[in-house]
Amino acid sequence: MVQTMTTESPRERLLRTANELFYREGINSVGVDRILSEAGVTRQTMYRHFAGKEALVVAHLELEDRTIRGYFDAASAQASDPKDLMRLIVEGIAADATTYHTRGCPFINAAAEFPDPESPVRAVVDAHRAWFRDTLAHAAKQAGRRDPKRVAAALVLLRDAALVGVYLDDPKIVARAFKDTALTLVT
Amino acid sequence: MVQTMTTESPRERLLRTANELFYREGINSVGVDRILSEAGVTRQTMYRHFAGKEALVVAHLELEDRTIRGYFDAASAQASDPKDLMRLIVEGIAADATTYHTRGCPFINAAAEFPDPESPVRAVVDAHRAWFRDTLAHAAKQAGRRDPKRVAAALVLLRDAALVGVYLDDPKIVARAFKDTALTLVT
DNA sequence: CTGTTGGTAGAACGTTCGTTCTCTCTGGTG
DNA sequence: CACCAGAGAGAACGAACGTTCTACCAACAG
Repeated sequence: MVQTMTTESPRERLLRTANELFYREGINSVGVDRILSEAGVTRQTMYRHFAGKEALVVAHLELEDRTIRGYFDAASAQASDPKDLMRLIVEGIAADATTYHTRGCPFINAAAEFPDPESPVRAVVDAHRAWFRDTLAHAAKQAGRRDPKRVAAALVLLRDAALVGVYLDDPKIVARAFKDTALTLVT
Repeated sequence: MVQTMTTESPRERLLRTANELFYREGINSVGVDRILSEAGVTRQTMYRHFAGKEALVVAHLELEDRTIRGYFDAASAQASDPKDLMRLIVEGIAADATTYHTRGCPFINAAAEFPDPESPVRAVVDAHRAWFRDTLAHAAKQAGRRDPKRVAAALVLLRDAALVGVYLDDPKIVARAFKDTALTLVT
């Protein structure tokens, strides 16, 4: 237990590799063998930690969910007041879309590949989107908006569009259009 | 050649079936056998008309492209003046998103499954989005906007979001948020 | 009448997929 | 020391994938 921080456990390597590959190349396009060889992990190890590929997909989305919630927690801690938080959220989304999530939204992409609404994958997608919407509505209410739900719905709309846009169109133009529209909305 | 209008040719059946299945269930999730059996067409017939599955995917997106362009032509013919056209476009997008394209945008979904930017599939996606952006910019300019490119970029953003939103969130709320935001933008 | 074209029917190809199995080795705990 | 959970190595499974092949049939044009 001394130097466990420097070396990644097989499970961590597996999840991190799956996270990258699923996002960058699409879920159905990436086979289990590919993940295993790139993570340097054997089949047995994977099936010991995850029930199957679908469970790995779910874990990948849950990891994305935790990461994004982390961004929000950081922004909340940094904000000087509720209105400043709204601005930080918009700026944070724009920064995320132009640096990390340049291949669209992992949840939207996953939903495109999993049409069954009852799928466990879709359940994670729904949960994340519900959290995001509620969090935005709460922040908008704190900032004194009389129509927090409307503001939240519009912001969700714009974030979806921004993430898709930086993937398929000119990132600079899209990021600017997003910030313009979103900032006028929240101020 | 007398009653060719009532009966669909095998090629037409094939393309229509592929179009529906690819959109509703995802491209990689739908196998060739599935399309063939549901279209009532044999393998030979398919490979006579299309080089392979990828060519069928391209044809599916080209069909979507033609359909959407048809909507625009119809709106252009119906509009009383350039400003009215802008309004008709927004209404048309909202109507399309809540009736036909309830599983997201076929081009965005396809791009999520084809990560290679050099893929023929991505070429069709890019071409469609370029046409859409240019058409919107032209319409905005006709309507007297001084910043047609900005308006077009924002409208593309909003349409992407609306199509995703009606798939993953409450269609009514999303359609309303879209129309609210888009109409204030174009007027 | 005779090709040729475009369709049906069905077997078969090689590959890849996700999954399961057996065997061995190592590191720590009882 | 004995034990066993966790990980590595690799074979093997059945199913599904996209694709190719052969054989037969109908319609139309020369």
